[in-house]
Amino acid sequence: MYRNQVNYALIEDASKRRVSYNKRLKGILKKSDEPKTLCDVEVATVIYGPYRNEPYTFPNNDVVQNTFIKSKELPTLERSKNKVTREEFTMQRIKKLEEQLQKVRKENRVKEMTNEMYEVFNRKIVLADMNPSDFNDLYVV
Amino acid sequence: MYRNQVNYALIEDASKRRVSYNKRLKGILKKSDEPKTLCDVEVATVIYGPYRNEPYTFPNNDVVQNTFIKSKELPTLERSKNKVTREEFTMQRIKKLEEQLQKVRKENRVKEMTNEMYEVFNRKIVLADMNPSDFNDLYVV
DNA sequence: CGACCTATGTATAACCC
DNA sequence: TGGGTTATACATAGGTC
Repeated sequence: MYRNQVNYALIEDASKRRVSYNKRLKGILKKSDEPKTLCDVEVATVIYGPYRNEPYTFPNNDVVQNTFIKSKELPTLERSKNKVTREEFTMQRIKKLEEQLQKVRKENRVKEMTNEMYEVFNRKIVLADMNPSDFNDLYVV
Repeated sequence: MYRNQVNYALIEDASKRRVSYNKRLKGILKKSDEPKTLCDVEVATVIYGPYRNEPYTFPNNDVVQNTFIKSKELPTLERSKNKVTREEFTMQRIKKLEEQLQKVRKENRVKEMTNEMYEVFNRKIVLADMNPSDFNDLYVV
């Protein structure tokens, strides 16, 4: 998503997709490992995709198993709460994206105005510096 | 871990530790969400630490849970089409926003470069138009 | 693949409000 | 607490070997 602009969409090239997956997974596992040391918070991860037969877990199965089973046993109300949380997360992401978009668009307008000012400014300089004889060199294009 | 070198160790200040946790969790969830779109790989996360009563999961993904636990009695089979449709809709919205953001940022950079070019250009004009006698008016500031 | 490189976008610690 | 800003380190796409 960096060197060149990359769509936030499925990477079409299967080879590149896999490379990206490998790199990103490494990054995610590293990031997910850090809170344990820094913040006294454990983060376990389950990965499930076409590159493995089964979902697999980090840092170990037990923790994740327990948690998932626990989650399974939660009464319906609790589960729907979880879903709400997930949706809230998504909605916040959307909100944030829209804010960023607005902000960048604003900056964009400012820069556009600056450019236009420069253009007008330069045109004026040119006109001010010219005298009628300069037009002798002009041809109709 | 950035502004200053930070120890890769428990953050002593409880307040800072929590702030760090909040920020990092947000980052981890975002990173973990991306492979789904980019690489067709699902990443689920389990977090458990002192800031919540129980471990909780993101994105609480039914498919992953189902496959992982391999239990037939998961009540999540009643996933309504409605919900899937809505999630897809939401994801498309996010995708679109991401694309727009990238596009506008790109335009932004172009305009910035244009501005800089103008600045350099104007400076050169000024210098080219000057002759040594002009420096007589300069004072040391 | 994986290891390494570079350029660039991203995450985040410290800060402020 | 939670939000925004800034400076800096990190993550990663693309490339090469």
